[in-house]
Amino acid sequence: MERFSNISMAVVRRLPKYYRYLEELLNNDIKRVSSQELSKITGFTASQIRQDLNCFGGFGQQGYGYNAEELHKEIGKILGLDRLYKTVIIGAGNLGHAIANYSNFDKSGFKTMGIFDVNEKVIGGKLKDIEIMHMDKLEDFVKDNSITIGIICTPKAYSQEAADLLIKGGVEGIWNFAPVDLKVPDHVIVENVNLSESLFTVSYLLKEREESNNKKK
Amino acid sequence: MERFSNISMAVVRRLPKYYRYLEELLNNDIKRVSSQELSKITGFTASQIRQDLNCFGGFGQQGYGYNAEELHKEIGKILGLDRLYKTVIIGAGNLGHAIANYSNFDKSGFKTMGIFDVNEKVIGGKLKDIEIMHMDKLEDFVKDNSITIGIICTPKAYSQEAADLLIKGGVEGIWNFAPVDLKVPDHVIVENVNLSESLFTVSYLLKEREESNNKKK
DNA sequence: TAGATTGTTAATCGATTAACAATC
DNA sequence: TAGATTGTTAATCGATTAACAATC
Repeated sequence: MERFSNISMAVVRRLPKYYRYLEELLNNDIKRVSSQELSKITGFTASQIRQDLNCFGGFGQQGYGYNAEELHKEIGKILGLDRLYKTVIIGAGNLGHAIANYSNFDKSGFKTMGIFDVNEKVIGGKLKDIEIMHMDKLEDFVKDNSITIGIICTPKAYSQEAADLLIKGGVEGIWNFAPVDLKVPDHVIVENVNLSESLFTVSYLLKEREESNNKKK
Repeated sequence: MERFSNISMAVVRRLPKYYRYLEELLNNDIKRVSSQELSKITGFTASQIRQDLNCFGGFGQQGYGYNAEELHKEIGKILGLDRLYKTVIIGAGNLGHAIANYSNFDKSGFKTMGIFDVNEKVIGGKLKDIEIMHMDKLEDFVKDNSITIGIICTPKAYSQEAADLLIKGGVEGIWNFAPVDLKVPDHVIVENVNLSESLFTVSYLLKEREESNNKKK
C-alpha cells in the first residue's frame, strides 16, 4: 500500500483515539481542554499531543487550550468522517452479522449497501433490511452502486477471491478480517484486523509475566 | 499495563506474523528458509528479522538459514502457544458468537469454557456445546474453573463491569472488544481490539489519497 | 499586565538498517 | 576449502520528549 503524505502511521493511529476521548469530554459537557489535561486522559504526553495536532494545523489557542467541540469536529474531518462511505460485507457469518449490526459505523457515515455469501441457505435472506446476495453478483453490485469500501469477513480461503472482485468492481479500500495478506494494486488501501495476532499477543504477555514472576522467586 | 521484559512491543507484534508465515511455508513443504527469503515473504528487512529472532535466541545456522519447522515451533513457544488457556466470553451477541465459533483459537490452545450475558432470552441456551449463563455467575465461574483469559464482547456500557467481575474472579488477561479503556490493576494484561479505530484509519487513508490526487491535477 | 498554554525548534531516545566478522 | 548466511555491533533514521519563545 502506497502512502500519499508524510504523516506517520503512528500519528494516524492516534487520531481515532483523540476523537474518541474528545467525544467523551463532550458527553461530560466539557468545553475546553488543554494538552496537559488530554495527556492525563489519554496517557500520551502533552508534548506528543501538541505535535500530533500540529501536523494538521493550529487548532488551539495560547493561554487557553483547545475548544473540545471544535477540535473534535476538526479531527473528524481529518479522519474523513464528514462523508458517506458505501460499503459491502462479504461473508454473512457471525462476523459479517456483527459488523452489519454495529450501529456505530452507520452513525459515523459507513453505510452497508449489500452483503454477499456463497451459501445458498442464506442467499435471498435479509440482514437488517440489507439483502444477502450471491458472490457472483459482487463485482457488478460494487460498480452499479459506487461502493468505496469492501469488508471481507469470509474464511481465509475466499478472501483473495473476494478482494479481486471488489477491486474489479472499483472499491478504493478494503477492511480485511481474514488472516491473509491480500494481494492488491498499489492504489488500493487495505486495513487488516487479524484477531489471531491480537490474541497471540495476550498469550505472549501472559507467558512473559509468568517467567518474570518465576525469576523473582 | 506493566511490562515484564525489555522486548519492545514492536517486536512482540511481529512474532505472530512470523508464526503465520512459517506455517504457510510448512504447508508448502518448505523445510529451510533464510532471513532473506523471509524478508521477501513478510516485507520486513532481513536485518530486522534476524534482530527480532535474536531477542529470543539463536535459532539459525550460519550458511544455512533457519529450519522452518523448528523456528515455527520455537516462536510458538515464545508466544505461549504450547499451553492451554481457559477462556470465557462475555456477551453472547454476534461478536461473541463469532469468537466462540472461530475454531482456529481452539487449535491454538484457547478453550472457551463459558459464555455470559444479561439477556434472559439467550441464557440457558448453548453455543457450540458451551452454556450461556447469567453474568451474575461470572465471578464464581472464573474462580471455580481457573479461567485465565476473559473476552469482552459486550456493549460499551457493560464492559467495565464485566472487567471488574473477571478480575475479581482472578483472570490474568482480558481481550477487550469494547471501545473503552478499561481500568484494571497493573498486573492484568489487556489487549484492545477497537474496530472503530481500525475503520477510521481506512477513511483517513482514503481521504489522504484523494487529497493527494487533487493536488496532482 | 500577568498567567497560562500553545506552536515549534532542538535534544533525546529507541527502533531500524547496514555492515561484517564468525562460522556452518 | 569456498560460499552462504547467521549473530551482533555500529550507524542511521524516525519518533518522542523537552524546552521555550510567541501570544492569547
